[in-house]
Amino acid sequence: MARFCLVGPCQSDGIDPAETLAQRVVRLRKGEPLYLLGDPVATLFAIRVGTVKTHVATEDGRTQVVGFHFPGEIVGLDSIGRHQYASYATALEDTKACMIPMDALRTLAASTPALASRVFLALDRQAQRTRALQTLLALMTAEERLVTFLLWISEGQSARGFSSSEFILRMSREEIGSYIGLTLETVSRQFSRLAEYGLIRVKHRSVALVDKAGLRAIAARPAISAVPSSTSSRRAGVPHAPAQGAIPLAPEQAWAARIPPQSAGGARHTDSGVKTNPFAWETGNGQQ
Amino acid sequence: MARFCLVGPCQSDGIDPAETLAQRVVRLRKGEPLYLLGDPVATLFAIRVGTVKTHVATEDGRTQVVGFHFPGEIVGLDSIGRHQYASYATALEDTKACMIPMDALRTLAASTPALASRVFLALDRQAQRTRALQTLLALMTAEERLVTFLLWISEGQSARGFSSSEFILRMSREEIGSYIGLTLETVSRQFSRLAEYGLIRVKHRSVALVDKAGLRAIAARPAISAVPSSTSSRRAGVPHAPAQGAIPLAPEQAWAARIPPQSAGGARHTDSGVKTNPFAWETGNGQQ
DNA sequence: CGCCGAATTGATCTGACTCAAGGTAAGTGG
DNA sequence: CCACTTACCTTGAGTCAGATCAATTCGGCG
Repeated sequence: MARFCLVGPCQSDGIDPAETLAQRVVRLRKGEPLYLLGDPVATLFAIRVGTVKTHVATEDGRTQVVGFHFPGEIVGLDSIGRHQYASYATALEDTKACMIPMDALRTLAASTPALASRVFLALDRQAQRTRALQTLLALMTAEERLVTFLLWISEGQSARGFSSSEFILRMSREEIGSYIGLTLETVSRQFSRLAEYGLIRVKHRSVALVDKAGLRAIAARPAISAVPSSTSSRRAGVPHAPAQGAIPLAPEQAWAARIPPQSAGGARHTDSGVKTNPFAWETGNGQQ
Repeated sequence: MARFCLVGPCQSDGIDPAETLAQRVVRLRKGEPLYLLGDPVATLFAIRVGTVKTHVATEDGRTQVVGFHFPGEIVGLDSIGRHQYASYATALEDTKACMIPMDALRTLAASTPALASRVFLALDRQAQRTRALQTLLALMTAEERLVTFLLWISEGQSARGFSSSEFILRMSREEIGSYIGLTLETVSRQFSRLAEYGLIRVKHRSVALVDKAGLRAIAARPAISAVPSSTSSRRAGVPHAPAQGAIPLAPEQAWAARIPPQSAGGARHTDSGVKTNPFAWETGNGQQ
């Protein structure tokens, strides 16, 4: 029933890349690598069953998880346009994935704009997620990070047609911690704390989101929003009370009420007609 | 003399998109927006003079800098393939930028593979930087973050043909802090500390990197590397001694000596010939 | 010259890391 | 089928890097 293309639901736009693209299927058992950092990039992988993490290694032997990938998602996108994979991809459980030969994809994409735009969409999604992670890492507390992470998983689950409020984590505490910039102990403690507050139920890797509104209230606090706020207060004010009941989300005031800073772009005076090379810059004034 | 294309130096591949692409030039004064989050995406911007920051706003009124952009770089790439800009772009100083109409670019790129691949390259660079930032935020200390940041600036400077060891920062301590996940006070203190150790000289926004090798030794500690290390020690061991003298970099042992984990991909058994839709996933086993 | 935003520096506090000690679940071999 | 191993998770106690609060000081600019 549920069939998805690349990352989003399959709009029946008549494309069935299966015939040309799905040359092979890889089966991996837990812990086996899909590819290694530095391997020549030959294919993308579309996960059919299982879960995969992408990760990098640091000089001092630690490992940094840079992404988790679920069925229906494409692994290897971060290496598109390079010759060698920029990360490791490892199965977190028994996994089955389709290989999508890069050259074939490229060829087909060139002649099939719809496919090309799908790839673009997938890339954009990935970039979005990374950006979100950036702000998560830059300004969220441990509690906020874990809650945000759980909500991401939850979203993914429901996008895939599974329960968004009950699921089994496929990754260890350490891997979660690595992804969201915490130690495994802190992750574990936050799990316990959230359970204590009655926001979730946890038993090892199985998690139930009990009070999703309450969770969202926690995660939304430092989340990015569409509308700029003039109060340039810094990390101030946020009371550390653990958001007991379901504090309702600020309504998605997204676009309607945009307060343009700086007199609404009036400052943007544009000289038209000028023809200069946009790929060069002024060379003048030597130092600096 | 120095002419750069997109982000990299201009290999004379005969492409001069100037004629078709550089329709307009925008001039901004310090603090003026290039575009706002949510503005309809119509153009990319190629910076000719000046510096631009891209940033987002959080629910609680804080601001998070997601990127700094210098002459020769393209701003707006993170919004390619969307209809509305995903961030704000604001001039940090008086700035001149060329507008590159998206539709024209798309058209031209379709017929000029070399241009298309340049755009891809630029996208990849941006993604790389974001990934690096991700690990910076996830596992570096304040000192390591600031040093890494300074080295990034330094690299950029030399890529643009300027001194890599002396430059003027175009952004405030607060903006630096926002970018690398620290408060302005911590940034300021780290500046002072590095100066104290004789690694840099600082006077407000002008910085001189005195001992670049020493700085690299600090930054490289938790930096990602190509070769995986089996010691899965956690955040341990790193003595907090502030890397006094120029501890030499571990030689770029990049590719030569790769130690393949898991018996070098031998685990990857592949069924060929199978033709399944790579864009779908198995639906079976209902729950989970 | 005087104002104001930016930077520095100090004092204090605390959230998350570190070190350490069990507890639990699943897998393995006899 | 059960002891034994192993990997993972939880919880506690102590510490510290960086945040927070709070003055000054510095510089650019009108």
